Amino acid sequence: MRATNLYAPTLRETPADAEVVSHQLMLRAGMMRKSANGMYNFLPLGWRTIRKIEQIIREEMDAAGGQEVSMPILQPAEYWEESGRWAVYGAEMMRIKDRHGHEYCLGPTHEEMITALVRDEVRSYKQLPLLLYQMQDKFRDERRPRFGLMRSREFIMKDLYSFDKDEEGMNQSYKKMYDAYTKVFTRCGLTFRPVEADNGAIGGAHSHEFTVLAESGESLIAYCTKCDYAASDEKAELLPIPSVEDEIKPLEKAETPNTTTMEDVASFLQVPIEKTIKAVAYETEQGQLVLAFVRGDHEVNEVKVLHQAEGALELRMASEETISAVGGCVGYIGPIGLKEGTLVLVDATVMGMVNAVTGANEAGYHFKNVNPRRDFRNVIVADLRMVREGDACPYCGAPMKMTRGIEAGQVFTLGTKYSAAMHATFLDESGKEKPFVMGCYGIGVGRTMAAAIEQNNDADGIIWPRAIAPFEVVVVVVNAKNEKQLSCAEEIYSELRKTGADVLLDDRKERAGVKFKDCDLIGYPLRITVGPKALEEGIIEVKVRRTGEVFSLEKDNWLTRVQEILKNL
RNA sequence: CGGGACGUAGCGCAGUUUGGUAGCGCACCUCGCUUGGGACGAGGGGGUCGCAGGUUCGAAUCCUGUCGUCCCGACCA
Repeated sequence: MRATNLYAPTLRETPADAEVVSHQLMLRAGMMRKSANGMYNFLPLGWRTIRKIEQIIREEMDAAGGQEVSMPILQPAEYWEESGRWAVYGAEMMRIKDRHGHEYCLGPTHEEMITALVRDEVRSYKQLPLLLYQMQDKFRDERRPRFGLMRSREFIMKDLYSFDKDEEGMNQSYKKMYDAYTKVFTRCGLTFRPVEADNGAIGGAHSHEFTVLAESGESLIAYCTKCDYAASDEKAELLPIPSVEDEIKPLEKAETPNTTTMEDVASFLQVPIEKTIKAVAYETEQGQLVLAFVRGDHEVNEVKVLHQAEGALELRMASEETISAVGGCVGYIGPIGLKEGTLVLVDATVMGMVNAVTGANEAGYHFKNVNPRRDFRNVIVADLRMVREGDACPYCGAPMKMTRGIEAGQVFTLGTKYSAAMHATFLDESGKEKPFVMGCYGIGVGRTMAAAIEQNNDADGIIWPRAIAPFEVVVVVVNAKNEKQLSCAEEIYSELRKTGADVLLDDRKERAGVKFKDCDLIGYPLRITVGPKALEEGIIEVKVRRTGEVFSLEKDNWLTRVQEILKNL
């Protein structure tokens, strides 16, 4: 490809509405343009990178036994009604009606579609395992699309679905995908971590997120400084923190006027905040009250609370009426003296506390010397708190650290959630009808591209990992009006092409500085400069974008040397 | 959905307070000159000032509504 034929409109200035560096650089480097909120056009350079990432994914999916298919984006509501998600999915799903009034959605994911496809086709265990995938635009009407490709409303996703005859098979498929994902992100040149994750609304038992480490990421992960435990913040398991032993004192009611935060209470009663127990009141979508108690200085993990509230789909802050209905008092809620049958969840750390302070369910009063083991009745004890830096690893006890990242992929086991609901069955060895045991596995292609830029850039622009660069080599003619330079560059260009290298010839009649700036901005890993210097001295001048290293190569072996240098990028 | 900010040429911005008929830099087109890190000179094209009402002799500017965009939060496979 020649730059004179390439549509790559670079911008000298950063568009004002781009916040994160990947978004800014993709716009400036002429890789994409916004069409509307959360929707983007890919220009030739950007699309080349997208296709390279897709190809890497394709190769690894195929190597793991996957087969590529293509399903419609438009999905009939009936499938979603079978799975029960038509009602549950909410405003995030783009829904449309056809001229006859039939309802459809623009696929936010394809569990229903693929389950329907496979149930009509696969009858025997002999046809399993079956791993089908596609590359396709997905639609999610995000409340707040942002950060360019990191969170958009239409985005390209590789989604693979596994069908097995039993759990063991599913776990094998899961392992295959886990390994394939590791290969994909490694080949893309990314620094990432697979972390244990919550399955969320999609259901199932196990899940890992593949998190590309980046400060601009929206995900928070916790990882052990000693062993290899790593988990998303909402998933991270925590062991109860033992309390300091103390003589158990009798329960006492104390007047604590105008103290609605735990800090107020602790300073008023002159006890450390670690001696207090705070309440967070939620209610489910059906209006059922859920009270969660954690230590005063801890944060409640809503995902963990939701898991304890059986059958609930979502939580919101409880209304004052809901709280008073069970004998609670806003600002002074405590587990003691609530109406029988109230769902009271207590964090495991709280349960071990000694002589603590908690609300007395009466305005202006708290209990002192609360000893949960002695004083709490009918409570559910669970791990409810949110991880924070320095917490002990649940496996080896070493301190954990927190870091930010971009969730580029996620793998889930689904079990029979969809196959059972949609009656997708096969006959096993004994002729018995069984639901498929499924898994699903997604990679955000555009998000992977954005993550790569977040991780690889400097003040001059993008520094592409070679595997996903729009072109891996650029040959720059310093003065394209100089025939000698141009023909020398063309020769180098065609020699490189013969080796199968992915090369761009920058033959634009611009000043050298303009071309150099563009090359740095776009981020080609390797640049070959053809100018008077190189011509006179008879050398091939090569510059590495990432390190700035310059090589002066001899005419007789330059091609081999370029290939060597490329190999290490 | 709550809070905040902003919509003026492809991009970045000034002009709005105090109403008088739109400007700067970059980019673009032509010519000249220049060619190893975003040159220079001359000439030129491009904007119903987001949209719709209203006030006024007159609105980018004041008023009302509306749409869009961005940030923070909530939310999120």
